[in-house]
Amino acid sequence: MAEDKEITIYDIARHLNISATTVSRGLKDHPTINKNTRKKIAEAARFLGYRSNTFASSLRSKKTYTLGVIVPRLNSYFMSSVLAGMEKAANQEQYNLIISQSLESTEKEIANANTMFNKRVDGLLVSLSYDSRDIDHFAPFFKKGIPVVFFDRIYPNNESTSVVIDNYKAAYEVTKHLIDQGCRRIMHLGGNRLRNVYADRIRGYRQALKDHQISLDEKKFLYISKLNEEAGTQAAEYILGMSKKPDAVFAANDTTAVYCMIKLKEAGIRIPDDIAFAGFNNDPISKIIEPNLTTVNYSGYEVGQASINSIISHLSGTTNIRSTNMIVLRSDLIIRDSSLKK
Amino acid sequence: MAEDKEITIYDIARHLNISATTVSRGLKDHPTINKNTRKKIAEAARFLGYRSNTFASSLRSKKTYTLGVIVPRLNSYFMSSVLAGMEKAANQEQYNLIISQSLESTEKEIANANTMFNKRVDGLLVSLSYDSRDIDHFAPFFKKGIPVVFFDRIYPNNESTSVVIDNYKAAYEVTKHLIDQGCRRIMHLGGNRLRNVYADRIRGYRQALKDHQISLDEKKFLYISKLNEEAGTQAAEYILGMSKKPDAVFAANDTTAVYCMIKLKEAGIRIPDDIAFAGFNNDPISKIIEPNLTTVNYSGYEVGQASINSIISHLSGTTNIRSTNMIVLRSDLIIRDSSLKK
DNA sequence: TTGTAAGCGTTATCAG
DNA sequence: CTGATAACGCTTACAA
Repeated sequence: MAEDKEITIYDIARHLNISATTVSRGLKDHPTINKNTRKKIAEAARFLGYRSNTFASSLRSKKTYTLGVIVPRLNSYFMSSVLAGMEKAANQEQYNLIISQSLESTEKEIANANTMFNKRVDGLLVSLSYDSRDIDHFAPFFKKGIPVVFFDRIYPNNESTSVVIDNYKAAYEVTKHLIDQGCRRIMHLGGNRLRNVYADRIRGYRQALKDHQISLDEKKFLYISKLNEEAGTQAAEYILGMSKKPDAVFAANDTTAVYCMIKLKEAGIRIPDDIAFAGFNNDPISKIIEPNLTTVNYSGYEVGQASINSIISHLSGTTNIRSTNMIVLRSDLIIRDSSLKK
Repeated sequence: MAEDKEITIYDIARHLNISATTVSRGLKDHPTINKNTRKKIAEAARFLGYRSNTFASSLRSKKTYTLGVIVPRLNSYFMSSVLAGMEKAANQEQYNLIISQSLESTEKEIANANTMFNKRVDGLLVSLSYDSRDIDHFAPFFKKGIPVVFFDRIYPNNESTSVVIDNYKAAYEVTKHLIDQGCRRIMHLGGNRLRNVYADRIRGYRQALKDHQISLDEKKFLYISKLNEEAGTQAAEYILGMSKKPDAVFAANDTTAVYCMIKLKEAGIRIPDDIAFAGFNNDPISKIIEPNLTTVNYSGYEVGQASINSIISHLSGTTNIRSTNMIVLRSDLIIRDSSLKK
């Protein structure tokens, strides 16, 4: 078991016949410490096997160098890319990440927020669950001045920064691309309008149609779902049951698009000839499905990095979180065979 | 800003005219506290807006209720499933997760281990980077009696528990299945033998061939790579250059299998007729590629849960980590069209 | 450039 | 069942 006692700065101090204060300062490269003593301290620390005690430090300094992250699910391609980017950026600045998932449940999101609050994270990063209706559960953070950054699934407000892409514009471009390919009966497989990402994609889709004088019955051509595998399959069944079928489908994510395509292909529908397809996210599966899926590329990795950089620069006083309200990252339409009516 | 002062157990004590000790006990449902006072304490805590200070608590009790996780990469389907399972299980037991990635670099793995050590995690969960040659960097944990659990990419040793599947058996079954389909020239796309997962799959592949009196030139039929997209494509090019081609390919992961298939299909090779295919992991892409890929299903989610449960039960003294040396989870061969020579 | 001393908010120990 | 008191290991005024 743990035979050897923990070494503290006092042990180092005693060893060198100096004060603990000097050791504390020396260890964190305080400017007013003599170069020589600093070196001696570092050596003694190594020699004695010292490791700093973050609790004692946090208790005193009220800084934890820990950031909380709440995401709907960890295991999607997009989200794991975000987290990878976050971990990278945080690690570079000596911050650690406590990660939790809401599993798309508002209740669990609230519980997680409370845990993070109690764990006294220096900052919080959140992508909202599918149907959270407000952000009251983050009020304690706002009240205490703990920075909160929303990313991807955000909630418009003035207390925090949001990191997003221009979902409206991206969706507009996808829809316009389909129109340019000669499609006129374009269906949209969308998500819950409570979430900006899906609401904005719907808006972009609508506006593109409108700008090209295309009017469609939204009751038939706007299909809202959970955007998972089953939803894709169900959408396909819905389409197969339509008397007058769409000539294009634009799905709000790649998973839905791909599973819809698979089902339609089974039924003999030719893609893109009968129905052109476009998705969103540039998930790995979009490059595997045949024909390859036209989609919107948007780097989760960069979303993660930008979110962390924003919150850390706020914490170090470089920027004020209330001044930068929104960080918009670039996204690109990637045209592949699923939408090319040659 | 943070106007209101933090409430401490002393504030509660003063409020109720009792001692802080009693408050501390009452808050954590200590058995010797009167039911009534306990209720009063809980009420006062809520009323005053108390939140516990984990640092002060950790400082004193030397327990952090935090577990460290080091993985090669966050953003693979398998690993994000593992993390999802871990988060779920840890959260249930009031533990938090600090997650970091080694990015397949031994150096970074060492740095991460040190950080975790300094952060004084109660336990550590590790999946080794691609080419880490030893586990000396975890020695401080062993020495201090901090439990370490290895999962998936493990390192045989007596100081910790390992959570795995039977890679040997799974690979044996895959190979045998291909043999049963009439394949005789079976190629294996494997990974670095330093990692048990890949070494064991190679062993299983070899043994199955041997048991069926098939002898192949390993210089030609065993292709070791990093098992990523490029490696899959390169393997295909290698195969296309072979004078006598294999009639089956068994890849140590689905990514490699799928990208190899794509390239071969482009070159006119028919799958499974010319070359049958099998992968490993049951990644989502295995269900998208045409023909669907035969693979080994093995639940990352369960690996994550089992790892956490093991380490927590050790921490709570239920089990001793040295007694359970290995936890083997089930895996299943999933046969799909890519290997069925009808 | 270094030191003294107080205190961060809890829990362990001992006592009643 | 409850309380007094002393740590836990660090940081930070203030002093020298």
